[in-house]
Amino acid sequence: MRTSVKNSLLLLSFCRIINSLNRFSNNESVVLPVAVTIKELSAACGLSVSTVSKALNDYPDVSQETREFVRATAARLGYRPSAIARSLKLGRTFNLGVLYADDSGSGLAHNYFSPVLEAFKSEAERRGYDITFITHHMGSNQMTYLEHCLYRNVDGVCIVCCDFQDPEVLELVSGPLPVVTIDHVFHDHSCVESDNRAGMAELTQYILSRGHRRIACIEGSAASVTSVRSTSFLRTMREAGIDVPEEYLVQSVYHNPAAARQVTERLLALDSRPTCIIMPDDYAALGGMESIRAAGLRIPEDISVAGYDGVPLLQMCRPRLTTVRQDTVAIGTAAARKLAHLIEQPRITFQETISIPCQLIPGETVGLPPA
Amino acid sequence: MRTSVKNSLLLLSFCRIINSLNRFSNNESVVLPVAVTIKELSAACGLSVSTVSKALNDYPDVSQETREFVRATAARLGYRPSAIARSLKLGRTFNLGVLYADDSGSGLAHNYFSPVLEAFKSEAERRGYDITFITHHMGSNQMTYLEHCLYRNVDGVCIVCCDFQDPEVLELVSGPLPVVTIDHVFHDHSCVESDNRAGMAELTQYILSRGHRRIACIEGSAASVTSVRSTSFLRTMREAGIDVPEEYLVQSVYHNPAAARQVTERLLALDSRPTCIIMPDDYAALGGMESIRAAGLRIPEDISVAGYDGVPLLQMCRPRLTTVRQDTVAIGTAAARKLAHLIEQPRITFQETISIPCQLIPGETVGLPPA
DNA sequence: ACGTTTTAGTAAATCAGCACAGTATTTTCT
DNA sequence: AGAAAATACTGTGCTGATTTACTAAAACGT
Repeated sequence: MRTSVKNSLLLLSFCRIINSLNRFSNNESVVLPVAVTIKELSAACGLSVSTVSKALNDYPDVSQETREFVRATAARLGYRPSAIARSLKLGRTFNLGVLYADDSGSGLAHNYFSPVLEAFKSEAERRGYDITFITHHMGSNQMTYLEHCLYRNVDGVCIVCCDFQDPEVLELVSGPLPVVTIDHVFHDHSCVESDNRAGMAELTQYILSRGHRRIACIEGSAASVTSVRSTSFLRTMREAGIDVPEEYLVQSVYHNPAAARQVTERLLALDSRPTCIIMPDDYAALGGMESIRAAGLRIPEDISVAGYDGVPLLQMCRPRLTTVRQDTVAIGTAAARKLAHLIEQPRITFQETISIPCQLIPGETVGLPPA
Repeated sequence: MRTSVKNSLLLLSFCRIINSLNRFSNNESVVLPVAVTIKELSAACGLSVSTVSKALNDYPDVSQETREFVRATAARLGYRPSAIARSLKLGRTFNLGVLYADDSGSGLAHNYFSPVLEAFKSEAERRGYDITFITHHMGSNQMTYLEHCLYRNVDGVCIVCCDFQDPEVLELVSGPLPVVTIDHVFHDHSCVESDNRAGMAELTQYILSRGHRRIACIEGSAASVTSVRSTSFLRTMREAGIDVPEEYLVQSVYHNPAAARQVTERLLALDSRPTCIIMPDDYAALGGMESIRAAGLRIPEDISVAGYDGVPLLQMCRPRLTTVRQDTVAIGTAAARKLAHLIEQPRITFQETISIPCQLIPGETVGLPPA
């Protein structure tokens, strides 16, 4: 070892000379960032490839001296292990799949999910994972979500914002990969969601406290197994001793202003019109408010409106929407953390549903009921 | 060949039996989606690995018969080539890096860039590429943008929405990878951008046509080499024979309502207050409008405001912002297409700046100047 | 001084594919 | 009929890492 270190130190200074020659030959002062392989590094160190690999990966059977020397040389040459080669051997890619199929078509521009995703991505990166979006139309050949995941060898998947009834999603969930879902609970799988029960209860109570009694609620996803929000709304109303006429609880679609617009029109046409309407979400609320304005009604003087999500952008518009803020950062972060745990400690990590508190934002769109 | 096909047909039916046995042994009716390797496939076909590979990759020297047989068997076994192993040999990953470092902190939730990115992603996927976000804080160890790209072996990079003066960005641009930028031109590199000159000219002319003469313009990026928008604004004003006082052209930051708010306050405090303010972008306009409202002024009766970008969400708010819509879909799509060309036909693809037309949206925030 | 343990390193196998060179076998041409 | 050419397939090597099994040398105890 001692001699080989000496040799490599010799080689090292030789390299320096070559390097400085290069600097003069092409007129750039930076070393060309061509990828250095472990083989070149081992040659530069005067050690075998295996030893270099061990030194870099903290194996116990290399001397401290060698370890440091290898590390230093690696740093000097700008060596970065090829993620590809490493993945091939390790069977891990340090890539997380993100299934983000948005039926409403907003994709990455989705008001609620894109900040969630941003937080997920940040936390994933902090833990050394890159993310890969999962689709089923890669190039010319179709593949299912699961096939895409296996093709790219992602270490785990986060399922966000999609049709949870889709057979392809079910296939993915029952597949071999660790899965975390957001806003939907699958049996025996981990999930992160807002505490929608509490959130909706708080919102409803707030609206009640302003004196409203005729409150309508437009439900987002009809198909959703857990329409916790409307359940919570109904329960809170019942507890307040108010019964909700059947026509006050209507079905619509999440994140779809046009749909909300239609449904709102129907609500406005009712004989006993509600004094307040709870929209499926902030974005949909915009559609609802449009139809209210179109009917010549003022918000909140003639009718009150509440949203859900707490889209920051809308908090800067007038009138400021009364809504429930979902903690997108906490949701995304928790999902990434959970998924990393499921991947890294599959034995000791248990499946759970993580509930993130949300917060009422009393804006300007819920006022007193008209006299 | 003929015999080997016969053999493999025999083997095939044998496999079917095994398979059906499996179906009975574990009580699931689907075949476990464990990744099938080319080796297993070759065994199932009774052919060598090379032949199978050739059959799948459309090499000329396999018979039509064999090709179809291999394809069919592959489909039956659910074989998918491992992207990892293929990348290792080919030196290509079919992954595109996306550098999306947003100083304003909105990340994926950015109002203008996230739809651009969505379009980029869609087009990339259509062409068989996945995308990988490039950062410099992967896990515990820092790396530069270029290092991250080399580590993940992306085939090319799209640079969006970042500080184009950052030395790391410059390193990436001068690196060995094909690069396409959005909204910033580097010499000898391809770029996609809105035709901001025409867009801003149209906006300015529109404002002039409403009778405004005292028009202020808040510039987005001070550092930007090509502050085309403000140049175009000034030129249009000059052509209309109006000279713009120095204090009407002010610096701020893109996508930052708070900054716009401050700057707007200063504009409002001027002795000869402008009758119309052009904001850096729609989102910043929200901040500007806030400070206008805080000053007790009405929009557009007392003062007019224009944005830039055409964020769809804001078009659903009242008052509807007068703005210039950037064609995010065309921009993202063009960028992906260009990058794919640069990767796939490096010789015959030339570097160019692609200019996408944008469109004036006459909203409600630019009215007549107060009398 | 001898055998045993520990330490520090190396060679070779492996991952899953692709590409090149090579080899039978058949077909074509003169 | 014999040489040349086309066809259809196989074997080997290589991509860049990790890991297992193995070996040489040093340290140690008796």
